[in-house]
Amino acid sequence: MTAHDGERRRDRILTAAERLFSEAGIDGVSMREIAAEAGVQLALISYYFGTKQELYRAVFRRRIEPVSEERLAMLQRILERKNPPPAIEDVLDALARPWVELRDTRGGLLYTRLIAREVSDLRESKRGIVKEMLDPVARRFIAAMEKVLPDLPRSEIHWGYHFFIGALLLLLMSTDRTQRLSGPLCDMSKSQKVIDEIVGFFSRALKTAAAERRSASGRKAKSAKGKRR
Amino acid sequence: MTAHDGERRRDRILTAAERLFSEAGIDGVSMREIAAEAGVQLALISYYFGTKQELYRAVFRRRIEPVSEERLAMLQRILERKNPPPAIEDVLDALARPWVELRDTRGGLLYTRLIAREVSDLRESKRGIVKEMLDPVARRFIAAMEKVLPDLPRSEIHWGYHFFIGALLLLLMSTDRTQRLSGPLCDMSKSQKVIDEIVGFFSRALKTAAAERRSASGRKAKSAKGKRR
DNA sequence: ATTTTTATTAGACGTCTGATCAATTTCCTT
DNA sequence: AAGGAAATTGATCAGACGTCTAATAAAAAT
Repeated sequence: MTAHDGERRRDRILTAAERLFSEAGIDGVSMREIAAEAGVQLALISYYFGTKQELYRAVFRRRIEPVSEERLAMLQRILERKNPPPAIEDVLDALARPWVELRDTRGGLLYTRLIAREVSDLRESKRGIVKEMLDPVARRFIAAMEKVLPDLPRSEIHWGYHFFIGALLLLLMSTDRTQRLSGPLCDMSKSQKVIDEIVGFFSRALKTAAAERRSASGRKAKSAKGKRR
Repeated sequence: MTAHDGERRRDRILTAAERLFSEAGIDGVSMREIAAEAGVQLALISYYFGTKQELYRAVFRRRIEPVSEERLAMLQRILERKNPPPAIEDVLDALARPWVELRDTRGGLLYTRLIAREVSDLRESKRGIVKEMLDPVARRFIAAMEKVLPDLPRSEIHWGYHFFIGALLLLLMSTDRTQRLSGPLCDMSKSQKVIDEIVGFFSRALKTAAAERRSASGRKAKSAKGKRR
């Protein structure tokens, strides 16, 4: 085959690996299966990526950077906005949307499953993919949450972040079960709906908690202007 | 070795398999590794469990039933209680506690990781472990949530359930990352604390939503004590 | 036009895989 | 104490595994 489409072949390998890894994990897929799926000779994978582990990392690298950049860009736009001032739902939206919407496009769903699988893997820390590629973005978002919810203790912000990510991950990775248990009650078909539900739920929860804190400390100090809600 | 500890050997195999499967998944572990970890001859695994898949299922079966029974017993005790009447935090507590506390005891942590891994596996539906062993309990709990929060639309109950399970799973399976990102702000060492945080967060969120519904529908229809779904 | 570099192929390597066998030991029942 | 069932062993099977190497084909550089 011509080498003119060389870049295409390298990409085809990544796409095939992404599909298969997301279904069965790094150990559930053989290099030969990947080669076959990509319509490529086995040795070509080693030529481009070296070992299987390195191929695995390359699959992540291709997708993480665009999503992270979009998330951070959205976040910065929000934080710089003057009116209306940035709110928690905007921050959570910037966290969820680039990811959830990736689901709709090119094999994005596969990639979200891949991430979910990686996070749940005990050997993850050995590979360090999450730590290297995802943690920096996470810290930025947590900081933003602290900024837009100054009344809420930092520990509650952090808990909320982890709960939110957990909910998001489960939703993205096990849509089957959600459908099985909830059927028409939870419509997962439209990304927009899913984002609205999860962002709405968590920002309501966090805002309520912040309001309670505010009124509690207001009560403690003399000028209790009322226990909101 | 004496066959007197025959049942012990069968159990040793299960324990070893549980440890290794939870770390590396069904494909990341070989029968030989399991045999070595259990201090047992390779063929003995096939003797007791047949194929590798069947061993995998047996690992789940051993743990799921006790936890499910405890959950359902707690749930029933709660629902039958007259005063104070059952509240959402009791239901969520019954959902989380038997699982989180399992973490402290015998290799329970490993098992929770195993479940998390299984839920995130696309081939899960083929094996059907989650569907067969976990879904029935899930339905009971969703029904209970609907019962103690009659004002909340069913769809919001379902979303809340999935969010809760997602948060719980992530917390149980990736404690490393939680510590890495939040350090002392999220103390994962005491199970009691973790349960309190997650149960508190979600029951506050759901109760607030229900209260808003109540006042909203109270506003819409005048004295309507609620269009119960 | 010739050399150098980059892509791509075909094949084989030693090792490990899950499964199965007959043979042997241990246990339980009588 | 004998006999049958259950437990355990060591060995072996064909095949799949990831990786490597040498050879070829195409492209780029000179």
